[in-house]
Amino acid sequence: MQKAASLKDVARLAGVSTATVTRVLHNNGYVGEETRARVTSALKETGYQLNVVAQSLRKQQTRTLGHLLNTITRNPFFAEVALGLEEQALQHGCNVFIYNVQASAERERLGVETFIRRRTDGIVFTSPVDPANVELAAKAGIPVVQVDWLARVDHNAVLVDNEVGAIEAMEHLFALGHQRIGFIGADPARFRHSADARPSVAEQRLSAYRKSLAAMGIAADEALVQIRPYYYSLDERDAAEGYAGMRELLTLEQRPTAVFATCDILAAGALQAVHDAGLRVPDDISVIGFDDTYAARLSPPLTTVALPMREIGERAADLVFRHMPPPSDAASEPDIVTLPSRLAIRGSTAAPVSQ
Amino acid sequence: MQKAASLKDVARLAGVSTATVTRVLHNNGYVGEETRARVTSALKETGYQLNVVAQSLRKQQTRTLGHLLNTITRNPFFAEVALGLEEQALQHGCNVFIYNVQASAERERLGVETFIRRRTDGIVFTSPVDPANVELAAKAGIPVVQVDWLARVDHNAVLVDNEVGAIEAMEHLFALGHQRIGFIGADPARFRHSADARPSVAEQRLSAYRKSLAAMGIAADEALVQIRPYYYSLDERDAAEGYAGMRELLTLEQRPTAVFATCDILAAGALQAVHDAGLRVPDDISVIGFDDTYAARLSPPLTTVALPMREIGERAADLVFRHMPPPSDAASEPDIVTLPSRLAIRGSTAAPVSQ
DNA sequence: TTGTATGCGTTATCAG
DNA sequence: CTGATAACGCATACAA
Repeated sequence: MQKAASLKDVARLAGVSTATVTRVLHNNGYVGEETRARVTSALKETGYQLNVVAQSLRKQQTRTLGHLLNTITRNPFFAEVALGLEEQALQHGCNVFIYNVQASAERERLGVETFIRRRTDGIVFTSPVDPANVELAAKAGIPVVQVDWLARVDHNAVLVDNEVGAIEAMEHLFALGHQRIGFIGADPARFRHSADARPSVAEQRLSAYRKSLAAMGIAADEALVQIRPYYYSLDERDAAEGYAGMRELLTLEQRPTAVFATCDILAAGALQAVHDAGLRVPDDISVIGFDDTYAARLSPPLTTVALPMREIGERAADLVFRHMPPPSDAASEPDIVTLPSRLAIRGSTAAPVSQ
Repeated sequence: MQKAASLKDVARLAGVSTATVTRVLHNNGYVGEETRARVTSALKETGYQLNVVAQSLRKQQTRTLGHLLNTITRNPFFAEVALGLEEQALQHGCNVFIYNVQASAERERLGVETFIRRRTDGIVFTSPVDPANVELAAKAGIPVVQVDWLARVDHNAVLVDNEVGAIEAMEHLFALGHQRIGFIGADPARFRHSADARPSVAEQRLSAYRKSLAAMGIAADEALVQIRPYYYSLDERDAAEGYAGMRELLTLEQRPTAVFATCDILAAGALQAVHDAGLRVPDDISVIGFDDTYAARLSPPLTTVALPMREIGERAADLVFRHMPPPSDAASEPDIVTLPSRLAIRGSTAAPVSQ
């Protein structure tokens, strides 16, 4: 295959200047009827395809977004957000670069630098690892959006109120009659990075669990709280952690009648432990998850706190465009959007049986 | 934030020409000791970041790959391939554009055109929808790699021998003593596009099922074959199809002792149907899947034919680089790589109990 | 060892 | 209505 045709080639073939070709290409400016016809057929004949690289250089705008992801395979959450982001970017004529940072601040920095050099029109962090990298991108003059964790309070973000979601989950269990409720979740200590950052997802979900119990006047029992290394480890033993957590809970003399797992992946492992023990969910024990990723595919289908993942991605894209320099440079105040979660009640929760 | 510094800015600050700055930047050509120092500090002072857009235009090479995916959220398979591809691309200094085509030939064409205009150095189809689009990309002079389905036999591809994998699955069941084996899979008719294309994934898995049975001298029983609309529908009811298929099989007067589902998503649904029926896997019925996506997280953990998804993505990237014009334009013959699958035996298969 | 000049393919400005 | 031209930022060939 030959080198792609350029404007100049088309212009020569049509016997006009490149300026005229651009005019018919973008349909702006006056072009004579007959000239237009000649150009159009030359365009067709050469199979001309605009060189977006050259266009980007000239317009100082690449129509690209950079998406830094923890790891797209790690949790379907990331893939859903990525899809929502891409769909919305496409609406604005933008394409998106994917960069998996694997939970490493170093790789995240590399990703940001890559995007700066590529002059992406925006950078989305799903989710940020190191607040310094968010700042690095912002200092380069690139609109930035943080997803899921407000690492820097002075920049845009699309968040979910995990506390509200977790409280709804707990109240669902209370309403069914559960009092003795176990917890399986990630270690919040792993996510504390900066003084002014908001609490991490893990912190929010754990503290909501504790608050809910307290609000019901139920005494805290630390034996019921299984804090597990999770999520940001690289060996992908996430579900195994859910399994181990549930095993611990099942061996308690007085085992819980329900378990709140802070993510569907952990819940999936928990379900396996129940299965292995020869027990049934929800007959013997109820399980509730968070995120709504694997939930609907598990046995039994998992009751979970559903996150609007696709929408999160879409809103992130919207924020980028709202903060792009040219038109709306008035938007200097950060936008922080909080989206609601929704309790998806399925087959893994039921009233406790008296033992 | 100000406009990013250019070579010219750095040069001015250091009191040298832009050529010299390039030399220290890329560390090629002779530069005086003292000059280098001045340039280096000017680089630092300005916070210079190379403009890859300009570089791409000049070098006629963008160091980008375009990745057309069915839908990243549809099956973890796609996300794993995408990750492998990205990792390997990164090794070669390339970034990757993601484009979800949602199983639409029209969207796939749009994606190809987008990548042509962006002058990506390669295009990967995971998996191709319309062979014509593969050809479209190739005709533009862009190295092309097909993943999972050889839509055009005259272009590169990374494949898996689904027949071998499916036969291994069946033989595993035979070895356990199963004779009456059900099948839940996609409709192969949906994937026939061109005369010279190889059989689709769905076709391969179904025909291997039939051949295996025949080889064992077991009479075919069409009541055991559940062909389901699946995968390329857009309503994401994939797991529900597995559920429905298993329900049909369970209501047979003489139900199968084992079921071969051609993908973990269908298997997940099948597991739910068994659970709902108050039966247990593998005690009452064995289930085997394909892909190894959800498998390890299901209850019980699913025995499945594991695909080397990450490696598939890596190999796809390798093929792109092998076929990039500049150095290795000798590589005009298409490379067609076939990777082996591996049977992952877990807890969902066991010997049948005599009923 | 360093500088000058040209061109990659567009778009936009300014004449005509 | 149309054409010439400059500039976006970089890399390279050629001079010096």
